[in-house]
Amino acid sequence: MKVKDIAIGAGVNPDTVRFYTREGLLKPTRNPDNNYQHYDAEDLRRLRFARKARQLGFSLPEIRQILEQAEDHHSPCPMVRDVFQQRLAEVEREIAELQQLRNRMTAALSAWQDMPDGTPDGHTICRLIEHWDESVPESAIEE
Amino acid sequence: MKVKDIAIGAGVNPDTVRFYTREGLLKPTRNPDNNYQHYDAEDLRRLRFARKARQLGFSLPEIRQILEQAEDHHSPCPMVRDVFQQRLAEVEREIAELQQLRNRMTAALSAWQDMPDGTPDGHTICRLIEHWDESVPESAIEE
DNA sequence: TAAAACCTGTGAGCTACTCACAGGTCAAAG
DNA sequence: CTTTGACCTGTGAGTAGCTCACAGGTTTTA
Repeated sequence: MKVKDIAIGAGVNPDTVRFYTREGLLKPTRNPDNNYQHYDAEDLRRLRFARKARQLGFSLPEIRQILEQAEDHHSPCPMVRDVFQQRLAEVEREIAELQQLRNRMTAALSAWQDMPDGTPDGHTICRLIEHWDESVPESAIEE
Repeated sequence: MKVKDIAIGAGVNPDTVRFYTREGLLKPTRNPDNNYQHYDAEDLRRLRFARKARQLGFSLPEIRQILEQAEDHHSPCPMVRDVFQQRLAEVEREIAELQQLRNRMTAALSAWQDMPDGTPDGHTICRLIEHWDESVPESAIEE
């Protein structure tokens, strides 16, 4: 398989394949005749694995580590479980933060309905934003 | 005020102050004696405003635009309302995505409790991730 | 007076790609 | 058999919003 073939096989940009190769996640062999990279079924598996792991929030260094451990015939799975659980906690933190932000935003938007636009006078820049947090009732801030 | 003073006043890194200055969000004057930047109360207001706007998801170019319009004595607020509403929609999309991811992750974690670790054998790398989406029941995927 | 703490601008590093460029290779159409 | 178009190669830059490192100048403190 050449770059485009494996890229299509995993549904990614050929440049991503080249990038992953540079980063050491894929290890194609080389055709000495034309200097082209040659990827096999194992590379495709690794690439598909990498994309799934990326969806889960694993970083490229983490993925490379897992791939290397798998190569050394160690079992990477306990490590996966660990990173996975950490990542889950992070995702939940992100959700909570975004929900808080959304609440503040919707509250601010409704508060702004009653505020005039107000031309800046050299002292205030835009009342809508300068007072956005003060205009949000406490009750809306805590989820 | 020198860099460190305004940075402390807004609770940011001095390098961020320098960066915002380079980006044209702050316009300090210069002390010709020692070539130091001098920030005044207006700069501090602009910086605090910029940080609040950043929390709301405004980009630096957007913030600069608002600041410039305020300087020209135009009212930036209708523009703020627009960008704000777009940003709110984005935040809600992000929340939905993350919630979906969280559901898939928790479902996968509980499914993995019953799966052995499995040493890689040259065909599979880590069953936990390779089959993570297949192991998640449909019902868990749709919010 | 000497050391510590500040200031300056510039340039690189972070993430995970994506794209542009210049030049080499190959398959099929004319 | 040649040309055209689609592919391949590596390198370098761009993305956002900082953060940090560096080398050299200035001010404050002990």
